[in-house]
Amino acid sequence: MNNDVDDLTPSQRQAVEHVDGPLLVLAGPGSGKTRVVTRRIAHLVGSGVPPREILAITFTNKAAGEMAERVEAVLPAARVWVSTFHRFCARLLRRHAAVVGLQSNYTILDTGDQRAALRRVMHALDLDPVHYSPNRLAWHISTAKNDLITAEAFARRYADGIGDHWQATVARVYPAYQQWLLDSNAVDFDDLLMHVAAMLAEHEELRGQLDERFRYVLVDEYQDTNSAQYQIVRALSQRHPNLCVTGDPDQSIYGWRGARIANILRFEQDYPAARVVRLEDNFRSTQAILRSADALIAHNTQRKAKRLITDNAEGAAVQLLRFPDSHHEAEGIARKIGEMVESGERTYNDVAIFYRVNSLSRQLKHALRRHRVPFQVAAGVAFYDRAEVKDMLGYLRLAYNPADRAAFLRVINSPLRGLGKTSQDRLVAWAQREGLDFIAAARRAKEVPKLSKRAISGFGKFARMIDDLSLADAGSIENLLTSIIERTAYTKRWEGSPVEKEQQQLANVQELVAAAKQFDTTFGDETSLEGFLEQACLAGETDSLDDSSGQVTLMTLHAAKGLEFPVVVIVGVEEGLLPHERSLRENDPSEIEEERRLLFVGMTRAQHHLMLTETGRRAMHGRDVMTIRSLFIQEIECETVECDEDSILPEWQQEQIAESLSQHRPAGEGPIEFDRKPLLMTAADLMNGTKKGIEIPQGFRAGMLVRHPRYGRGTVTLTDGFGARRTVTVRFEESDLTKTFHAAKSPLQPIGT
DNA sequence: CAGGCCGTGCTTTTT
DNA sequence: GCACGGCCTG
Repeated sequence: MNNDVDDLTPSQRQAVEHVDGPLLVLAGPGSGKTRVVTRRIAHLVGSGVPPREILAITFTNKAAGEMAERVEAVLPAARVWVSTFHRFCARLLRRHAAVVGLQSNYTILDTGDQRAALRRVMHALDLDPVHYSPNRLAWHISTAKNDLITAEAFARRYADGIGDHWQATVARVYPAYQQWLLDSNAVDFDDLLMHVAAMLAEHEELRGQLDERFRYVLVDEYQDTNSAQYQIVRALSQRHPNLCVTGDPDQSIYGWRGARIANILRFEQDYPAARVVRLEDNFRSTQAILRSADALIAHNTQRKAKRLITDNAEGAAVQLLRFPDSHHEAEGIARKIGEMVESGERTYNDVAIFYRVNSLSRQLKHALRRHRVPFQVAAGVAFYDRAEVKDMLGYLRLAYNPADRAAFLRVINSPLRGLGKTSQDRLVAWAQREGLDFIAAARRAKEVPKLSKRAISGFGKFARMIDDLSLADAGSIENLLTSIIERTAYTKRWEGSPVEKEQQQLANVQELVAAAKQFDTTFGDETSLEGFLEQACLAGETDSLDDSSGQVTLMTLHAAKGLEFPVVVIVGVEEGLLPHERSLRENDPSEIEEERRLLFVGMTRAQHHLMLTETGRRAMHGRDVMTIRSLFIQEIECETVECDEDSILPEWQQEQIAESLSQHRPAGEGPIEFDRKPLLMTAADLMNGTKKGIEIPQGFRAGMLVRHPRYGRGTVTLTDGFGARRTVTVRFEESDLTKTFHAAKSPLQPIGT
């Protein structure tokens, strides 16, 4: 056990050695916060605190995983509970489900299920989803839950048409949606927190027990806690307020999803006995970068005075690169990165590009591809978000919790069983009337009015299958999953298919089976469907970022929090983008402060070299507009560099090349294959080019090899007509089909020979 | 039941 | 200007 504190700064040491009583650690960027937290846990245990009395809470699975790993390294085999808020709440709720009216085998709905459920509920309330977008309603409900406003409270507050029509609508939908969840014995993500907060608030004895059980509570990224999380933490720290929170108000960037920066700002009022430790020494960035970031954040009022100090070198000045437009910007950045790497000064790994909105990444990706710069994008569809994986989980959920309506509706006709919308609606309506869950209704399908013979037998078979699966629950998860795949013949439609997408889907299903097997192995006799589902439902995006893959990393500013890179480029630092136009519209200074923090977070990711970019004009909402200089640019210290590159290809040509390259290889998936000849352009591109009166080197002609996204490779056998009426006839290799297309509209792509 | 067409609206994202 | 969702038709 490492209790040696010689390698710590005086303030780090203060935090590490603090044992009893509330502690606020204000940790600036790059100040070694995670290290301090883990070392403090080690110190607690070293001072005689039983590990099981320690609870460390983070926001993300990634953070929890890292912390657990580091605690394990210092304290092998210590049973410290390191968990995310949601997972912690899921466990508590599992144990005390009855307190909030659930059964312990409740299931967790993801956002997709949640939206589907909302649609159903709205349909039942005769609400038009075009006028009232389910997404927006979901957002309102989520906001209410984060603020611990229950459905009843909401309905009461906006009863009798008080409030605007949105509030009035939410007042109808929210309670109905909660009833749907309760009938499904299910919760959504926000419920996990809200139910636990309510449970702790209303059951003093239980709260007392848990307060006693978790005597030492640590909360990371405290500036990101919402009201529900705040209440939960408080409830666990009354009799034993050995609460240690770490965070940085200057890095609070999630106000829009309910985070309350006030929680950290008022910590000392909440706990007057609190000790406050500031970690101000920065081990990451150069002085030039820190000075600039510090100057920026100093313009905020919602903060705690805190400096950024470093012993690092002065380093290069922060640069503001000015480009005429976004094409030059993307091109200039790609070229610059290429040069840095070619000169041996940097590797691709060293570089990250941040942007305020995802849409800005498109041109960047194209430019990077053109310059043969390998890159990865931090985004992408999470593994557990893929339809086939969610279907598999749907079966598992149904086996575990037969009341789960969202799961039922998800898988009832997948794979296709001829149980379409009409049959489903009839069954659902009858189930509601009879007060049955959907599986029970399916079991008794012959009693449902107007159901076809086929539907009755289909529902019956489905119900029997789920019943069997529920009984089979005792075995391993892997076996259960395999038998689901067998009994449903789920993957049959894809087996041996030449379509790449279907092969991928097949692979995803197999990957889930592998994950189940892994889970079984890890937990041995302790393996449980409950545990596996919890892991799957609460797992976010799989760690798709690889810091050793030799690629430039692209991500939003939000995603950049907690990371660091030698070279950082932040693009589009312009009024309307950063600060974002929506933060300006309400003229609410606190929203602009959050935008400023966002830039601050981005800037402080840089270790050696920081560049911001700005353009003269940029397409916004499809319109080309003159750019206005960002408010923030005048607040920082930087050196302006005019980047007027005239040697780059004209815009239209770049676009076409980029388009075809992106067809060739979907963004962010795997390494770029350089040696394969890129596709030139699509037929539509060729025609559009012609229309613009620009000479195209080659149109379609007989004998040309082409690719169609649906039919695959083929050869042009015939061409006819001119201009918009030009047609191309292609014979496809795979299917031996011959098809004729309007050249201007077809997605045909010539393949470089 | 898929595919095409039209209308809309448009940060940020975890769990 | 583009992407997505809903609706309609072959």
